[in-house]
Amino acid sequence: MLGQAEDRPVAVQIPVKNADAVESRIEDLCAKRGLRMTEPRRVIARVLSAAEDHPDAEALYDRVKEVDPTISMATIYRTMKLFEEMDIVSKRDFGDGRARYEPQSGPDDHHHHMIDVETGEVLEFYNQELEDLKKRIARDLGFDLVDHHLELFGTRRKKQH
Amino acid sequence: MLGQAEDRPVAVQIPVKNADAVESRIEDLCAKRGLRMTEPRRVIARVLSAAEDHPDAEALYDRVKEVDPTISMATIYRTMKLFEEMDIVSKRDFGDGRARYEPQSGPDDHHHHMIDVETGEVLEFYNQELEDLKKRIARDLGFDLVDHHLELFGTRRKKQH
DNA sequence: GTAAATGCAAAAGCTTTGCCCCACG
DNA sequence: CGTGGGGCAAAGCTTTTGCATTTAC
Repeated sequence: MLGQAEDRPVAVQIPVKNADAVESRIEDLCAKRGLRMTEPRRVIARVLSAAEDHPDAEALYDRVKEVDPTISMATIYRTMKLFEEMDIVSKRDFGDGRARYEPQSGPDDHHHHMIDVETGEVLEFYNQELEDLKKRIARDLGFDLVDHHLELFGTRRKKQH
Repeated sequence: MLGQAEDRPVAVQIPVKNADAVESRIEDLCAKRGLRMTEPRRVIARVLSAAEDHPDAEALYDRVKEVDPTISMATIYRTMKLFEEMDIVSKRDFGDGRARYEPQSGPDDHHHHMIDVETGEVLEFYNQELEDLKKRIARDLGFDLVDHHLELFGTRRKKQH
């Protein structure tokens, strides 16, 4: 009833949550780097793969605990450090004293963040002009760019000038 | 006895270091904003005015103690917070878990930092193109820019391509 | 004289680590 | 089965705070 499956295909396929997917992008990466795949790492990898925001250690801990309550905070930190070294996640600092983590899409995934100082909301953006300019600035200073962080802090514009 | 006080008033003409200057740029600023000028604030202001690097709280504490050993770490932090709110210094984060402080030259002094990941050396730079681009990006995202941080991490280029 | 600033020490985050047990490969 | 990984709790660091005392204006 109510039309054929093709009418709303997405809803018909089982709505599994990403975190429960048998195989997550980050699990794949772990395998590729030959990391020993333990239960905590699997869970953390899935939670990270499913994350669409910029969770801090505690947020990760909370999400991970929902899947497996025996996993400890120490493991969150140890795993984040490991994943960082493996270029699986990148650590960010939005100026509130805690580290945030996000999956690293690729070696040259250099998006940045616009942070609403009133609400704490974080928007991601990418701008090719900015990428080029940064490389040029570094080169002019005599450096090869290894990494860079840009965070913009602002307030939503209520009226245009 | 032992000669009159006037004979060695201030040890004659001492080649005072910047930090001992009677009037420092930051002291001026404090006065302008009507801050109550206490001895610790005066000392901290002078140390900051004389700083040509990016000291963290402990480095400031050490320098301040040389002038007045009774000043406490709590006062360093409290004063940095105050100066930050007054736009007298800006707080920076070079990714090592401690805040760095530096005098703010002006309301639109938005230089940035190029950090040598091998030596920890920090170069400052300013680039108008970058300033314009950032404002434009923020506007395109619907924001008014309040603040922004950019840090470039790199290694010194040994050979040009 | 009064409100604000400071020193001291304790507390509060966030993150790391030692130690011993457990599980992956 | 041996070695790396994980849980737990304690320690480490940087920064903040409560309280009594001192200081600037």
